[in-house]
Amino acid sequence: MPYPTGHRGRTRKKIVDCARRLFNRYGFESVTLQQIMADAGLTHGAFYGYFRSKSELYVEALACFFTDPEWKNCWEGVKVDLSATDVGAQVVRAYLSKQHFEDVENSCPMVAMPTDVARGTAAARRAFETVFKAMVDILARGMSGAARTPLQRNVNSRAIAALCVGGMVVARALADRALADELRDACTVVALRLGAWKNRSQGAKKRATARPKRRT
Amino acid sequence: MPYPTGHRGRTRKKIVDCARRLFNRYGFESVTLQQIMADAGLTHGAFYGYFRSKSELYVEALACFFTDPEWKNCWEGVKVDLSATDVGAQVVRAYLSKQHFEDVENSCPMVAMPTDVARGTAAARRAFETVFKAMVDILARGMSGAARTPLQRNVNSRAIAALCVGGMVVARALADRALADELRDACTVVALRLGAWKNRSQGAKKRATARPKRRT
DNA sequence: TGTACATCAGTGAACGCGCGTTCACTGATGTAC
DNA sequence: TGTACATCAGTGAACGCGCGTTCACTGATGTAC
Repeated sequence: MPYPTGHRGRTRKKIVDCARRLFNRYGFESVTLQQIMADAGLTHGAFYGYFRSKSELYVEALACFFTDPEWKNCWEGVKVDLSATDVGAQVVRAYLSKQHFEDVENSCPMVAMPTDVARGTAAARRAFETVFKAMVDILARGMSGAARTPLQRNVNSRAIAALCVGGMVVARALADRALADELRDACTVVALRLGAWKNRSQGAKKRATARPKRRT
Repeated sequence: MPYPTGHRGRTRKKIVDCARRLFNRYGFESVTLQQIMADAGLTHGAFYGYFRSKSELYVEALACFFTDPEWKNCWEGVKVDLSATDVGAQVVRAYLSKQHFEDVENSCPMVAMPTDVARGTAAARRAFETVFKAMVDILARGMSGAARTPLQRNVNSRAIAALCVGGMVVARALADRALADELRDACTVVALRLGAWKNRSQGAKKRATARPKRRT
């Protein structure tokens, strides 16, 4: 057996990781296999030694977001403690944070690529669904006061997830950065209200009215 | 002056219209100019007699959704009366309707192409922003009881818009059609609650619990 | 009415380019002895 | 320890293809007389 044990696995993981970043930034169609492989430090010909097609790689890049345990620390300065009692509020704040907004490469795929997935293969939609369910589960687990019945908890956790995803998707597509920030703030406030979580700092509301000048 | 008056204008409109449908369905990258022109009944060479580039056409196709008065009737069986007092509730129900979900070609561009826009030109983002503001304005205008202050009306109308867009974007990317339907229902219920509009029929909630078998 | 004409909407071959994918080959590596 | 070897990760030229864009040309049309 030539090459050290785990060499192949590590290379494969590196390819998926580079692919995830590039797909997040440029979308499925615009990213080329050459770009991905060059990013991973290889030539394009090696690709088919690891994957059967571009869309097979896409599905893996999609799925690795919530399965890969690294995601919890990927937005700089934003930490989520899954065992905390206010995990729902933490997820909402992290999801709609400035850090997640700006860090396109490490973005949740539901924000960066939902329309690519909608147009894609059934396998891609299944991977997307897994990510969505994982998010809804975390939100539902962290829901206390507001949801008296299981049905209500279902309805609210799903709506909060849609609100988080929608807020970010729209914010990223707006021309005016200030409006995008206000939208994130509005979604945060409303999402926290829907989950019956306290709005800890009130920082969001303050920023919406008295906002300093921004560059660009 | 050869050719009847308005001939050129009608042809141009037809191209934009075909482009809008195709972009909605397949996204900016995957649609080719040949497809668009063939759909409009022309050969590809005629394109540059009307537009300077593919992305210029894209911006026009984006913008025409809310400026073109036809949009109000474009989802079969779904009508919105802009002068009604419950216009907000009507917009929410229409936006999250089964008809809008299925009619990808005539979809709101915020649902069909937000990530394309986020990756696109500044002009595309400005067009997207116009559509978003138009939707928020309609929602804010139709907001009565819930919003006591202008700030609160701002926050709520933006969050409702994000919830509508997010619910549809996510629903379209899910693998399980039944889950997609339940998500639309959940978002409808919560959006109506946020706008302090009555949930007219309760049909949505009923469908979420007692759902008939579906094909596919 | 019929004919010649100027206009310009639309045609279609051609351009350079880079894509996803294939495949015969190379050469770095761990193992055997 | 040193050498020969088998393995297989990785290389890079080549494939057919279709893209966005250009441009010299065609031919359908309304107008003038």
